[in-house]
Amino acid sequence: MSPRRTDPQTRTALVDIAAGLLAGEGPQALSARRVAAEAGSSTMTVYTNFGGMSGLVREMVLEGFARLEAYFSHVKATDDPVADMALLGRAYRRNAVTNPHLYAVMFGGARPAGFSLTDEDRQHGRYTLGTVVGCATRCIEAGRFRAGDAELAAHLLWTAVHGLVTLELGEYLIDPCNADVVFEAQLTGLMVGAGDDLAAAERSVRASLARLPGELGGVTPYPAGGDPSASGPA
Amino acid sequence: MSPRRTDPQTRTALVDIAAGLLAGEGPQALSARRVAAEAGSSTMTVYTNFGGMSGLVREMVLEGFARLEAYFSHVKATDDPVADMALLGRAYRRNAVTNPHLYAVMFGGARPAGFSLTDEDRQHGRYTLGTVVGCATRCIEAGRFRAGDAELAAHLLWTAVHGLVTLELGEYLIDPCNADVVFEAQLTGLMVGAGDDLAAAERSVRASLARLPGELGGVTPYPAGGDPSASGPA
DNA sequence: ACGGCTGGCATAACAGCGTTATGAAAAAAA
DNA sequence: TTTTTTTCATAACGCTGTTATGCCAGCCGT
Repeated sequence: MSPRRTDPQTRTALVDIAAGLLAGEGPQALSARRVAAEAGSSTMTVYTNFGGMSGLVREMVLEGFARLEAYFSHVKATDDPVADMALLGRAYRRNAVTNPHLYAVMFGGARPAGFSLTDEDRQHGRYTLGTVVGCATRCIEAGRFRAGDAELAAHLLWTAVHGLVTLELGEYLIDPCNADVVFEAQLTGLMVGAGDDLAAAERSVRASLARLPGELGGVTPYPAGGDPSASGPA
Repeated sequence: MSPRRTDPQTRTALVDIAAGLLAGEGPQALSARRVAAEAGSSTMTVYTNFGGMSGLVREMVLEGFARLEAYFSHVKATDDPVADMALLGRAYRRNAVTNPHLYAVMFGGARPAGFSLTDEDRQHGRYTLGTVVGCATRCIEAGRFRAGDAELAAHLLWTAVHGLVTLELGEYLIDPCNADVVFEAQLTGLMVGAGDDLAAAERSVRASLARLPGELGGVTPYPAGGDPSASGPA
């Protein structure tokens, strides 16, 4: 007995509208009333489809992880796994800088009051980290990283790059130690800390910089949903 | 011509109440109405004293930096500057874990809508970083860190530890790579990345762990401002 | 083909938020 | 004492998330 099915387009349309609002006007524009008005419906649609604003935000967090995964998938595995790793770091940073508000929702405290991620949500973050773990394994197998726990090595890289990106978005990194300077040095330092030679690490980090426009240049800025009338951020 | 001076105790009392609310009931309890009710006055006091909620939050950010500085000041300078540096990292983490909500206001996005730090606010963060820069200088002079920019080295340590703490507070670091495991490995890795020998770094990081209860055990949990509970003469 | 159930959604309300205009009271200066 | 100036209480405005109510569209069994 299923009397009236919800329009499957409604969910994705609402998420798209919310994402556009977040990207275009910032977190304060993310209100149930605003999203509903933009969709031409009432606030109840948010509750029937997502159970409230928290549910909508949660959906956007998953979208954010999907986007990060998309960036990671564009990094090719070469015979220089350390350069691959550095490029993963660049992908992580680029994703965050390209979608700062989404990133803030994912990891920052920019969440509605009373909203907290479930363990299942966090599992998406850990799944995404799997790519980094795989790359760390190749670094160890190639003799570039010290033998040991690849998962731990991935966590070291993740936490460090995450911290840099967070402070960059908070505008804490200013000249002369701006985000670019610190990021390049951090990439090299992390590789050395993981066991690589200083000279080899510097070479690989430089190589990853050269690969950046080629492998990460064509990642879709934002996935076009289904609603054409929704005026997105050009 | 100064007709009616504001009670100098009012400001600190409001900040204390707000800090208590933040620590006790979380960010959503931080409202002008709630703070005013707790203080037994109206919401206007918040506006005459701080110009709005943003001003009150800003005051708490400065308080947070002062607390971090207090932690740093308890770290003694020894003849093992790398151990000192590791202990500074532990102090940073302890401060954040002890006051998670305050830390979220300082660096996270858990700020009221439309609130942004001024350059002057950020200057406090950079001043606090001066302690780390000084320690990095000593590490370089001792031949433990590679010769180079001490400020850059301090930034590498700061961003990495900050990222770890952020993810720890977001509960992203779970077994087997829990926050403790990642933190210890990260400290060692950062020292190695900065130029230290692996064995020496491991020794210094271990030494800093032993110094932790002695030098950081007695930091005041929360600074008693003016009058915590009204009319409590005990 | 037709009634009945079921659930999406619009309406309107409730409680809370930050903020502000207004006016009264209070303290310092003259 | 009078004047001046600032603090603060009151009440309101517009906003927020959330929810009780009820209409109405669609699917199911007949």
